[in-house]
Amino acid sequence: MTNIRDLAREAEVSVTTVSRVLNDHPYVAEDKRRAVQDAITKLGYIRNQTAVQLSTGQTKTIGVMLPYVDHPYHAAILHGIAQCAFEEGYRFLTWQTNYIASHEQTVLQALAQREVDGLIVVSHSLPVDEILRYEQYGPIVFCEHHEDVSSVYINHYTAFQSGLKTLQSFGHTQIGICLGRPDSTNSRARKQAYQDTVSPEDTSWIYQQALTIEDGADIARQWSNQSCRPSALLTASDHVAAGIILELRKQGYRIPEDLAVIGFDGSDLAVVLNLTTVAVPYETIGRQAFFIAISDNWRDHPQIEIPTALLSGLTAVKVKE
Amino acid sequence: MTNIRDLAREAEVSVTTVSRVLNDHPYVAEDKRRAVQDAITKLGYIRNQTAVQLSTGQTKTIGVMLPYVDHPYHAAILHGIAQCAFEEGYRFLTWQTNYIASHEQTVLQALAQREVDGLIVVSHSLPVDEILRYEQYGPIVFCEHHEDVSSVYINHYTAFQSGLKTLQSFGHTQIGICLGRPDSTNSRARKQAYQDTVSPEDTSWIYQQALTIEDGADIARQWSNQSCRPSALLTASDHVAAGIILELRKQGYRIPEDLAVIGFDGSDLAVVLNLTTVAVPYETIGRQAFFIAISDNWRDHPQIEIPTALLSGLTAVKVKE
DNA sequence: TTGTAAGCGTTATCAG
DNA sequence: CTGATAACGCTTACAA
Repeated sequence: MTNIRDLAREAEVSVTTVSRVLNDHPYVAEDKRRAVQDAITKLGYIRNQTAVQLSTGQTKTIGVMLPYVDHPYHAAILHGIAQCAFEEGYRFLTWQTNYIASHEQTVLQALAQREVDGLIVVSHSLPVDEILRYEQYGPIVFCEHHEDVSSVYINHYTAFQSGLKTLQSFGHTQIGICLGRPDSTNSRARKQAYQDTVSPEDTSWIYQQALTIEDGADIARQWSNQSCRPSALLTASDHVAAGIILELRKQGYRIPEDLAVIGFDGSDLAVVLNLTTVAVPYETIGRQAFFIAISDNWRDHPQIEIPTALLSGLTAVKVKE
Repeated sequence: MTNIRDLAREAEVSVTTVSRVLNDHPYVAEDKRRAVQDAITKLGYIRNQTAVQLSTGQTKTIGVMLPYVDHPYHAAILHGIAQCAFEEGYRFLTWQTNYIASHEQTVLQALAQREVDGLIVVSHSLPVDEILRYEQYGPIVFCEHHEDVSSVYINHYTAFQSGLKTLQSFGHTQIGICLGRPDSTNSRARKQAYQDTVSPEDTSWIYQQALTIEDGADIARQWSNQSCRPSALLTASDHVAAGIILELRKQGYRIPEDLAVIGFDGSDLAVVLNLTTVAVPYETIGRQAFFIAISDNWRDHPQIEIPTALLSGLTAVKVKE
């Protein structure tokens, strides 16, 4: 492998000069510059990035911690990160954690080991303080809201509230919700919105552990077996909404007449099923998170709230008198 | 940042011994090993990966070139790669190219610059020989079939043929197809399967540039405006199938009575819409590609064909006599 | 404008 | 079993 010293010998200059040419530094005579460039093509030189990284102490790489790369909204965040990273000359390493704590530790370790300049935490199961202990090694940006932490997030409280109020404005009084992981920050905020906005007498209308299409189908069966059931449901995701709708239709129920359903995410599924849904600009979240991760004001713990929007579909309409 | 030399000083041994302890080498006396370990905890030492990489000449990282991280099937391949990479102690860098040639060049450059030990090309627009020129720098594994190239792929010819034969077995004689990027390897194989299997008189039943849900809707409109139209359609992806079905239902047509539709991919969309589809195990493709990329027999250009399976749904059924 | 030489933090060779 | 010491390939004071 030809290196910078071979180049120097070939071009009859010093390694410093070669390095200067390589990095477009000023103060290099035109003839020497050309000599170096000739040497580069003649010897087929290719710069070794690892050596650059060791020398500069920067990797120009940021790490991304997420549970599943193939979940639509995580992938959408990744998309935003990918766009900006490329534009800014950065690379990104992705770690899929499956929400396993030890896997998340590995990612934090990578930051400590200088494999990445910074970290974007899309979602996590480790306690926040434990993650923050690694902030001494570089910026850590969350895609969820936490106090005293760099984060780009949507307000799950107001987002859920907008869904609930929409259902109320349609005349619904018996409203239920689906929540994902029971003790996640997001679920807590959503539940709070539910309690504040709907103040339900019956807590059996909170369906937990709603993550997949299959979970949705389960919930639908649960619903149809209940003696006292809600007339409207704000779900945790479009996937869950899809599962509910499909199972209920299979059982002969009509949507939204028998049950009004609102999804969450604004995914492809919502388009296909004409779902009413709370649309989340995940790509924007990724973009903003990236820029915080590479900016030097990350120590101020900037917080950026990204607005959501209710997207009208056909699965939730006004109740007829 | 404390380094291996500080450790040596603290433990009163040589750097070599420290390195041996760090790498679990044999031939280290128990007392010295312990002394080093104590120094590590006392000084809060964390190994610098970049230095290891420079010294060993290995990055334990593989690169992934793909057009879009958030397209379901590419994400599924990524998922497979992510699983294996983690298990094997590897990391992976993802580059989203948007099929832009210059972006793809950047990725190849990264391989040449030793940023990654190997490359998995999920999909590309650059000519294969141009990509292969970089094989001198490390393994390049394709997720598409090409001659004399390491690859893990599905046989688009037989996969498409299975879809077409299914339609024929249902009594359809007027069959059309949708193709994605016109001059991709995959599209060519699919078109060939169409010509060999259906031998259509009318070539106006080949719908090009079918990639998204919206493209599907366009095709549906095109179809409904045709005087002579197919009774069945094998589409390029579940997304396209979804677009077609939704638009057609909106126009009052019935699926599969007015038009039988088969999707491709076996995605979530297929589940939601009860699509008949050609299911592709994308995750498996990712896993296998990864293992070729890190194995040392990649120079033999191993080729692995992954089988597909027809998944029955409700959008293509037997034509009534 | 140019060059010398000292890092960056490891690993690996080779002699003890 | 242990330790000097030379790589790995680049950047960057500092000096000229």
